[in-house]
Amino acid sequence: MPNDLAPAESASHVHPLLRVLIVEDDPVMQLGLEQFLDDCDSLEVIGRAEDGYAAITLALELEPDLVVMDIGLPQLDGIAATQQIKQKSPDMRVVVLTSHMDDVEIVAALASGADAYCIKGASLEQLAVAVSCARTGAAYLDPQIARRVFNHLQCTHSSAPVVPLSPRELDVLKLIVEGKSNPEIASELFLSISTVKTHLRGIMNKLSVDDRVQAAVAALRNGLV
Amino acid sequence: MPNDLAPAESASHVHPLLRVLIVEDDPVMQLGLEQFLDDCDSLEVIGRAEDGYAAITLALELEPDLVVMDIGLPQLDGIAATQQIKQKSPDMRVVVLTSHMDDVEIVAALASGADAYCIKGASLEQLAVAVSCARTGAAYLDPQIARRVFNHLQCTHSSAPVVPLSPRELDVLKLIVEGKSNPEIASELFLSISTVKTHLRGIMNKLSVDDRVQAAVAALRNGLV
DNA sequence: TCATTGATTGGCCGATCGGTCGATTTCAAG
DNA sequence: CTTGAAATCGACCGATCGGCCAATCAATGA
Repeated sequence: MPNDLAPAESASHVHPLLRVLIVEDDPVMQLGLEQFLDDCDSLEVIGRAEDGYAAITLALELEPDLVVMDIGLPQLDGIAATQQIKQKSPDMRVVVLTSHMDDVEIVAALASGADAYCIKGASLEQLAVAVSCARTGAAYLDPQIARRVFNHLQCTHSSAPVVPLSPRELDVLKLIVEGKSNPEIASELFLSISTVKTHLRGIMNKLSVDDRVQAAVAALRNGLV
Repeated sequence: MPNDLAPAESASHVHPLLRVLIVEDDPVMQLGLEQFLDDCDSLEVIGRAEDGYAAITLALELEPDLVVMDIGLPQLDGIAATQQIKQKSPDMRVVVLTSHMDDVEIVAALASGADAYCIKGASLEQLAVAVSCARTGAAYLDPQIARRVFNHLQCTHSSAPVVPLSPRELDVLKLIVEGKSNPEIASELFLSISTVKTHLRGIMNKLSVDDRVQAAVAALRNGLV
């Protein structure tokens, strides 16, 4: 029986109830959330907040295991609230629930420490799955945004140097990206300015660019740094 | 509706059985996976593959709803296989299951189109949750890597312009990032070179940098482009 | 109304840059 | 041993850059 391979935590029955704090300014939405979450037999709603400041206060006071956080909140928005909560209680999980789908807001939310990102209007089943993920520390991203988030990742993706720069050229390139001038690079690498220029020429040739600015941009975009 | 958070069962009544293809070169691991997955009453294992090429062939032939994909495969690795499968069948879900935790590999896997990323050695319950996420198109990231992935996001993170550049300055900055020289920028924006230089000075002041290279780098790093 | 801000332009000058020649040394591979 | 790539240096020159000065005009808001 393969299910015995599953270590310690064999799901919701072993754990005590997951204590949940709901942060939502819309009364109707808040009621609906509470109804749904309270119906789940593995968790209990222990508090509600209508704005960001109340959320932080309540989170520190009640110490819930998980916070369901709206983003569009009066006074202090959900992203800032998440940031502060996560800073003070890193192990407290935060499920962000919002109707906004801007890339910037999504990224900001995830960078602020949110564990899951759900879209309002999606099925309640998905919210339940998101909570399941978050409770273990795993990340959940709504189907509508998952691809978009991962596309934002490609900027870092590299590892396979498209252009084979020599080690020394890489040294120079790094300093160029740091904004150093040729004389500065020369003194930092204990080279003459002429040598730096030679390497720079090699870099620009291999990268097929015309100046150091494009070289720096190419270096960043291709993750050569 | 039943609000059981245990994900493996939650969808079983509404959806037909989820047809799963297992790709794993280790025979023991493959057997264990099949045992566990087949035990879940909401899905059935319809095929197995031991290498990347077989995975692609079988995926196109059997048209499973979901593929559980190992990364370390002989001949063609799981990332390349995922990429090809996703290219031909975008709606086919892929759960990546591996023991590697390099950032580059994780990012590569997600960029290749994987819907979920699980770490071998984690509980089977987590795999079940990952499958639940992936089946709806949502993303799942193992707790051990979730934070790391989102930290990679910060490169793009901006939204709240740390530095408020004027619209015109942004125009100039964009062209600088494209490697344009001042004269080129001037003619492209129908400005005089002097104006471009003025804006550039403003940009460099606001970004607290000393030259156009650092301005370009700052623009990329802060996502002002 | 007056002040501020942003966009616009001009000139001057020294420093730096990028291109184009050249050169030597070392080290590893053929 | 010879070839080649990489790294190291030099000189020249025109173009560009960046800092500093000052100015006009429109729109926005106090």
